[in-house]
Amino acid sequence: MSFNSLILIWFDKNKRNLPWRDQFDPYKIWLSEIILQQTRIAQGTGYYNRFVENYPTLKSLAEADEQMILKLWQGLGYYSRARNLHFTANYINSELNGEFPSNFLELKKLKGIGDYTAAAIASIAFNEPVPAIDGNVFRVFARYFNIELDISQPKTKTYFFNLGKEIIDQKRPGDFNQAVMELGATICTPTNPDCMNCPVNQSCEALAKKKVSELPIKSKKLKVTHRFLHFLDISNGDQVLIKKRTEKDVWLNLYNFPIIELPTEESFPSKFQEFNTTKPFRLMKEEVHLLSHQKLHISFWKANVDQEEFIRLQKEFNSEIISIEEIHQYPYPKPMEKYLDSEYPN
DNA sequence: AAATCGTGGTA
DNA sequence: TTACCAAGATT
Repeated sequence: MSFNSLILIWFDKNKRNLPWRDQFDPYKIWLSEIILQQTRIAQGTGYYNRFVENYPTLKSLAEADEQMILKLWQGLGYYSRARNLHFTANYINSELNGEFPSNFLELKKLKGIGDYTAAAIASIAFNEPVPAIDGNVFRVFARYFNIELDISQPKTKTYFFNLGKEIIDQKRPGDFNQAVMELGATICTPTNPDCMNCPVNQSCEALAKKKVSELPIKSKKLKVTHRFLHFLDISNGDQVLIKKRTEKDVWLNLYNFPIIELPTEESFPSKFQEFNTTKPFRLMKEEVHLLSHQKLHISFWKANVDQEEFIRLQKEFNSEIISIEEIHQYPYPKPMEKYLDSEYPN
């Protein structure tokens, strides 16, 4: 039997029951695909359910404030996905008369939708036979066909896309794409793949040549830069200073305390003593927060200052004055969320 | 083409 | 502990 038939039969019997399956609303398919970019199903499912509950239609999402969407996205990471999700909802709602684009090429024009997501939506929601090439598919194809190309090179994706176009099931393209991904996620895993229970183990080239553990080949590893950030929890009575991140940097459009960033670990506290003439800042917490490409060394410092100084610091940091009661309304990156949960519980 | 953009689970 | 990487997109 063909790869095609075997994997679809396996999928029909073994597919997981997930909340975005067995319905074909392109809005919900899109929403699920954006949430699942670079994100495990276990982590994304709760977010998907909350988004569907809060924004059941594209129109409702389009009419929401970006800040509300970022708040609901808080903790999921890669926040450009949330910003683009909102932008595209607005675009479809106002420029495309609320009608979701229904083919691969039109979908790809939308902000936040690239090759993979356009193919996933086109195949699942509109039955178009275009292959969705994600990390799972790279791994399954590389092993099954013994492909030794470097998957970190962009042109390799074109090779896999063309291969996928040739073998994708013409009658059930959406199920085919999902079947390959499901196989990669549950059987053909990066380490310790369960080849014994693989539906295509009779014809897998890597298995026959005992090369499963060597494939796929991925060359580049990214380098991590260190940053030293000092978060200043400055309060006056029940008021606190927070600042929206508007620079081209991580966590764009999220909020945090006023920050002093220093070039090294050592050169630290003397720097900001000058900001405070009444009381010293107390060190509340130190932690290392890992991003995919940065290692953030974060310190939280707290000071309760008088009114005059509060205003001065508010201007100094170009920050906003808010009351502690409303502090949890704003979207925050993970380190801020954790700090606020412990110091300002609600 | 290579860098940038989060967070959490796993070995 | 470090390294990898997960239903990737953008610049």
